[in-house]
Amino acid sequence: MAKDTYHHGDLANALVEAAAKAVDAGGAEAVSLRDLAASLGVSRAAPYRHFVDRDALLAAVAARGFEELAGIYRAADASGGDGPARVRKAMRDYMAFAWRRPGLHRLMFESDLLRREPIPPVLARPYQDTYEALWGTLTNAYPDAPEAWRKRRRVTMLSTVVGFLVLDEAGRFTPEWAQPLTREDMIEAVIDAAVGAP
Amino acid sequence: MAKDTYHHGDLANALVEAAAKAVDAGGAEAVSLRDLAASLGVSRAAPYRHFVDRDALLAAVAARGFEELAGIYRAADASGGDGPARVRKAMRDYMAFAWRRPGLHRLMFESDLLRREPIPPVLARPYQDTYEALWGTLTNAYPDAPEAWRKRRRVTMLSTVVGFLVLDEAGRFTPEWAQPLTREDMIEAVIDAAVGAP
DNA sequence: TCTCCAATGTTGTCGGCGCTCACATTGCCA
DNA sequence: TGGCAATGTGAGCGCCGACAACATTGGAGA
Repeated sequence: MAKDTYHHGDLANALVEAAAKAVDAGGAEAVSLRDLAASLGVSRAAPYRHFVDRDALLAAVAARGFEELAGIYRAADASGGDGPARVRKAMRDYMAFAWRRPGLHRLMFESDLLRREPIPPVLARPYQDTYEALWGTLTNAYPDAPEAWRKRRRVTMLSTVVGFLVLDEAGRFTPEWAQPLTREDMIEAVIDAAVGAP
Repeated sequence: MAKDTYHHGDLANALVEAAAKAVDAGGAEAVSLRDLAASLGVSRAAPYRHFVDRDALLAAVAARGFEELAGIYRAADASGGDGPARVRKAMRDYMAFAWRRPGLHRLMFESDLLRREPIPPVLARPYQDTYEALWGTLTNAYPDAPEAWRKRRRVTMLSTVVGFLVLDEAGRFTPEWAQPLTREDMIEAVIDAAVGAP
């Protein structure tokens, strides 16, 4: 990855990819612009030509995460099964995504990025797409329910699953704490509680 | 707060209090040992006589948070009403605590502190007390339910409330997003989902 | 094809941070 | 009362994000 020309060619993308790797490896705190620049064979100041600051780079990483999650939700909606089964699949696949990329998930759901006013432009679209996809699945699953019911369900469903993931990532669900429940018992209970028991 | 003697007298406690204030004001990221030392009229190296590193100080702050939360749970369990009502009160009071001290809540539930091996000693007891208090309330509320049922309920209840708080603190529940639900509608829906609808 | 400028990258520097080490001071106990 | 362990100091290391002045270059327009 050494540099042989003065201009890198695609530094912006390379930075986002390298930052995403660092997030996967050690969480957002592990992202150092100096390290990234060095690993890409570029000077410390170069990243600032493409991102106004460190948070802007992290926002770009989070944006890719939301794009991926939106795809997961869309795929669940396009899968077979009845409506509620598709909602369950969406939640299960979301959980798998969070476990596959915990650092990215923390960045997406526990960082301040989305609390900024205004929301970073790169983030706005993917974020909106993500929740529109989920809303579509919910609407398809319960077409006859009143809108307010679906909105309540959306709040509680997301809360339950996100809370489970946050607590799990924080290491709260040790086997001793959960016993006699197995891990799969807990997951099942969470999905049931989130989507509604069958 | 100027220093008139060589020895401060109670620097350890003063540091925890000052750090707690900083956490309340700007979250755990806002805690700078140098700032704290300066504000207490003490040199930059002094804090290290009482806390091996920054995380140890934050752990002490979090420990006080868990002590406070344990008290909240105990108070709810000692309040009037039937069992389920006391569980609801515990969850409502927990939410109020999180909103009153969001920085502290984030430190307690979103930091890595409790994922360490071993758990920081100052933290172990208050953390354990907190969940024993909650478990007691749950046992009192549903004395005839099978233990596994209560354990499932504990997982889903905590997940739902914590998830709601995390998403709320991350600014996800804007009025436009929630409409036509009001904020109180959402809170009610979350409590119902967490504890079980009446 | 040449020229020039906007985009991109570099070097030097600043202030802030956590943390460590050698040294200074002092309360307290034997 | 003497001395030691606890506590506080000052200097300094390496890391970080960010900025400013300067260097290089690719490509659009003549």
